[in-house]
Amino acid sequence: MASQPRINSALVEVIRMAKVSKNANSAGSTAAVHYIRNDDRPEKAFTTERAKKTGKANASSGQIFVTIAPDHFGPILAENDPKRNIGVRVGETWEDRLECRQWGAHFPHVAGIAGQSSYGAQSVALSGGYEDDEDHGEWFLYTGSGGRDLSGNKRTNKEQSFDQKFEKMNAALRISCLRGYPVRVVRSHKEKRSSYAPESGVRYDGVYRIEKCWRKVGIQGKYKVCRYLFVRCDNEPAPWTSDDHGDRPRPLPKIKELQGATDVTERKGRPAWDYDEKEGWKWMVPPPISKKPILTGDPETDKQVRKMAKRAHMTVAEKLLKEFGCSICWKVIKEPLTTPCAHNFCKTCLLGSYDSQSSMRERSRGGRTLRAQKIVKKCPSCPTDICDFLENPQINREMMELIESLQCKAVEESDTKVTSDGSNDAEECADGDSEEDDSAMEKEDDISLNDEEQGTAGDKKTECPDDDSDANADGSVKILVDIKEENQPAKKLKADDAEKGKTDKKTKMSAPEVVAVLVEGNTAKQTKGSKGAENKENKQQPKKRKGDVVIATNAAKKIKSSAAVEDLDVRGTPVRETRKNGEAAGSPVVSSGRRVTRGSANASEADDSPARRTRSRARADGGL
DNA sequence: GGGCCCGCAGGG
DNA sequence: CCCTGCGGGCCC
Repeated sequence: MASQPRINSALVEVIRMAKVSKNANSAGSTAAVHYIRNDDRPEKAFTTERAKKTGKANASSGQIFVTIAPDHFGPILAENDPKRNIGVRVGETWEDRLECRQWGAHFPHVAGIAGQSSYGAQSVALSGGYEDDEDHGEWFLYTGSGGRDLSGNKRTNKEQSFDQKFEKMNAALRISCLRGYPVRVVRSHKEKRSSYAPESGVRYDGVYRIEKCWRKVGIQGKYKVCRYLFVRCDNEPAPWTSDDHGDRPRPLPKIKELQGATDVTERKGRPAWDYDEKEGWKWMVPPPISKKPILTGDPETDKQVRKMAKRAHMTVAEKLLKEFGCSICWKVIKEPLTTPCAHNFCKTCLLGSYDSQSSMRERSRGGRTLRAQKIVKKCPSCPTDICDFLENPQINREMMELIESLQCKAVEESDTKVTSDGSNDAEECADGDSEEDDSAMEKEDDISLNDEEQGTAGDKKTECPDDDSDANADGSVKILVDIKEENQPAKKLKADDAEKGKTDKKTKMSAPEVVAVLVEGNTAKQTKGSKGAENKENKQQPKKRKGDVVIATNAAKKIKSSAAVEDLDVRGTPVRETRKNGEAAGSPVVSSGRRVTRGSANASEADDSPARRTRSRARADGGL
């Protein structure tokens, strides 16, 4: 090795990525988005051939005139309005929701909330669908969606029949609340109970922030609804005032119903959209990067685009882990062996790949006795003979620690999430680097733990170093999701290298620490037992899963962590699904082709319209 | 004015 | 792929 040193390119790549990831997410978000086949769409929603037959109710949507991404936050500026070059101004009014959609103020044409549960909500409509709403113009109380029985092909239903939770769109609103995102608001003439609603049509009223949200029993008296306090924060005056200026920050109104409210959530940290004395309301941090891939229509490039989008959803740790792929099993390397030619493999994979070889060699050599050691064993990745190395392969412990630490971090990131029934506050998510923690929030619920537990209990999974006996020596480093300071990592690394050169001892910085530095730009701040983390443990989160610094203090968590992380297929597709399916194959559920859903349960016979199939339970029931 | 029912977009 | 949804035209 000394005579022919090789660079471990996997490590190089990981280090490079870790550095890059700090800056990758800070790009601006105003790039123009062009909608696919937009030009084929009608100028007005209901002029498609099909819609002409059935009327506007069945219209396809018309062209989108603005170039914002579908998940764009905040006002729509002139630069995204190629048609008029003025943007969407406060007070602009459209005939109906379909037309409103065409100008991007609020995209969904039935739903009241536009958003994504792990990303935030971009806009809401006040159109009288929920009697709990309470409109005071500059601020209003909004009600979440759900809690209603929509069986029987209904699009909406006035009557609550179960509790709303902070999930789906309600979760999206909560994220906008926590982060202080601007939320566009449109009011519809259908909101009869508000004196701020327009006479007719749908009107854009500017952006608001959600200052608080909570749950309480709704007006109907039986079931809980999600509630949101919206307060206006737009640079343009509201349509109903004669002011010549937009909003100033104002004290929050006193909300009576907050007494007796549960799951109260307020913003964490400084709001992404806030007031500046000189410039007015503006983004204090870069607006969230759109998660919607911009498709081109060309299948090849679109494939690429989707792939990128998928990557964007991965956490830093996951991206880094992907680089530690074993090119034999294509999974994240377990017990890494680094060959003299600087290729990395799982120990079992590499050794396993020569199992048959030695005997074959011997046979082919026939009676002639060559020295056994001279059998050539090529590295799976290159022509180098690694026979000598294989005699006494040493696990690359540094790399193993690094991988394990990344695995723990990845799990931790996936654990920092908001519970859907609201009890728990989200993590410290407002502090600048929103991109990182959204990815953290988009993982599944704890429920998934159960099957993981079953499925992997017997497996020999890699464990987090924190659990190992030697873990406390250098491990149990809390890895914070906090990517800031620029040059620090590089410097630290250099120092580390220098040190390493001099002393042959264990380096000053352990592998997990290096990860922390690389990924965070910060040395790890918290260690085992820090109370800040413990406090995050909350009443309705009895599962002990989140928060604590030392990650794997319980078996369940450990199992999940290793399962989830290890199954990260290095090609990018999580293998987990496959395995789950494999397990499910033995279960009885599969017999019928289709899952029984609320719609299809009773009505699947006799009717072939898809809409009917999925929505006709009520009729089927009512028919008796 | 109330009930019905449809296509469609988009989340998950 | 299925589910959801504070539309909207039409029929009564």
